[in-house]
Amino acid sequence: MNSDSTDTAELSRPARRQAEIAAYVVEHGSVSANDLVEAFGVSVMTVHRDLDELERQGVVRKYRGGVTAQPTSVFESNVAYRLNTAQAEKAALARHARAMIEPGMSVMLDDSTSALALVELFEDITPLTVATNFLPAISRLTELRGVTLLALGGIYSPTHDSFGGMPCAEAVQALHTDLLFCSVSAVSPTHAFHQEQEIVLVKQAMLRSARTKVLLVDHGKLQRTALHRLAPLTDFDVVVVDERTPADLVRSLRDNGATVEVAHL
Amino acid sequence: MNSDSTDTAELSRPARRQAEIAAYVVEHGSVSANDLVEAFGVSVMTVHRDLDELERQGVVRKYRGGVTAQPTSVFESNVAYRLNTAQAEKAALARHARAMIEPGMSVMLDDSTSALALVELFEDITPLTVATNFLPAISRLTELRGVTLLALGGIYSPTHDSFGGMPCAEAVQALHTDLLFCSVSAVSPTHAFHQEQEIVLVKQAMLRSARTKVLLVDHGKLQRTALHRLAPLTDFDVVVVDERTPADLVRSLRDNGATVEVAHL
DNA sequence: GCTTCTTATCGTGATCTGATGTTATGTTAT
DNA sequence: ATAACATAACATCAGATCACGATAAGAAGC
Repeated sequence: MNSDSTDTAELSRPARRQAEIAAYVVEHGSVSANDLVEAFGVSVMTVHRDLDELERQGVVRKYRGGVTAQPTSVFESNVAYRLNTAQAEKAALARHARAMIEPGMSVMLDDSTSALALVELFEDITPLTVATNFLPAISRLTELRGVTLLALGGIYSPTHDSFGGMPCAEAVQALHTDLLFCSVSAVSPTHAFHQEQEIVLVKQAMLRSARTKVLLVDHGKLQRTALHRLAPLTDFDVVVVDERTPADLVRSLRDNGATVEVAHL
Repeated sequence: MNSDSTDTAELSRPARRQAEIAAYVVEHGSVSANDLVEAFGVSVMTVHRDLDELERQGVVRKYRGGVTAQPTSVFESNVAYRLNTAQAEKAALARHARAMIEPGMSVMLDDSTSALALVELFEDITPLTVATNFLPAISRLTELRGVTLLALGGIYSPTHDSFGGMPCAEAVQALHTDLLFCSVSAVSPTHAFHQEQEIVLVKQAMLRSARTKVLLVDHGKLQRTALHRLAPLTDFDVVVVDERTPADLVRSLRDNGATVEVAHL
């Protein structure tokens, strides 16, 4: 019996611990290596290795004697953190999304963990053309026969494990796909939001380069906002939410004109 | 003591066997699964798995009862095959190339195994900006701190394990790097050649997008030609050959105006 | 210079994945 | 229909890698 309540599964032990350390650092603002040794019961060496990795991802900054947290936006867009969150919901969203895809279509995916869940379902919808800037998705897709993979290049971001920046936006612009599945970090009743300017740029380009646009939203994202407004929800042809979304929130989205579908676990 | 004469090392067992099977098929034109079972002493299942993989890479075509070879050009550009070839030479070329790189530079790499060897030497030339369309190189570079990775996207080719096509050429066009390291499949005294149109396109774009162009050539490539002419050797600022290149060939290259440097094992 | 913190290197144990065969279940030809 | 072939679905084994800590060597600050 695994008694974990919400998250922590699926991730390797060190990755999980790193995510926890990251949370700890974000909460405390600034801590020493020894604090972490005590808090997590591992050796100094291991703490340092974890911190190195987190620094590589841009989540913390090291200095002699400890580390400080970077802006929480970075923490929240951290891949490891996101992979930890709402997996069941994402799987449900992916299953729902899968039904929209017909063999022969071209599909664009953004660098979201929801999109990654979707990739696992592609094996038997072939042939399929898939464009994405998300490295884990790319790696996985290279192994699938029947899938034409179009990698969207750009500047690599260790935080997101994806490619972005202007080169990526340009690559997106040169395409046009039948479908787009994407996700964001926050959704108000009227708009989709994201913390990072750079990411917003790419996602907006994607919105311009697809015929049917689908937004995948697990209920944790709702009623939050983030710095940058990405697009009104009415720009999406469909907004898919998971079953655990409160009914009044779904109502509220619909009242504002969005086409909402509920994915069942 | 490893008594292998020329190749077969560095590759995982199945990958090596697959390369050997590919060679066997190319030689015989068309063979049955059972033939291969006897020839290689593995089970039918394993043979089929190998053949599936080779088919995915485009090297053979399966039909009920056996497989046929695809054009040898595909075989020759197969990644596994190339990885099998002239490793020591490539390492030497890479070491020589490394000396041309200064911290802070931007470097472009094509999808060649020589370039891959070079990546391994990047760790301590940081900071560095590296652009490449070769997936193994990309994967490796994501792990390096101090390296800004610019992935060149495009259509994935299982045969080369890289991205290509027009999207890739466009991505290349939008850049300009200090250095370019690339390789080709054949080099005459005056020109560089490659079998595949698509690859040629990308490589030519790369040539236009770099200030200093370096061609890495192991001696196996010399005095061969391939279908498509890529560029005159004089387009390269430097042509690096390995130590085992016959002196008269080096002479011949120089007589034709190329700047040749010899990399020492 | 001394202390404290950090990194490098190596050994080891645990864990994972990969590779393979076997058996069983399709599929396709004749 | 039945034989030959192909695939799917486990089970197993080996090898490799990973994670981690201990120790030692190396910076950075006081």
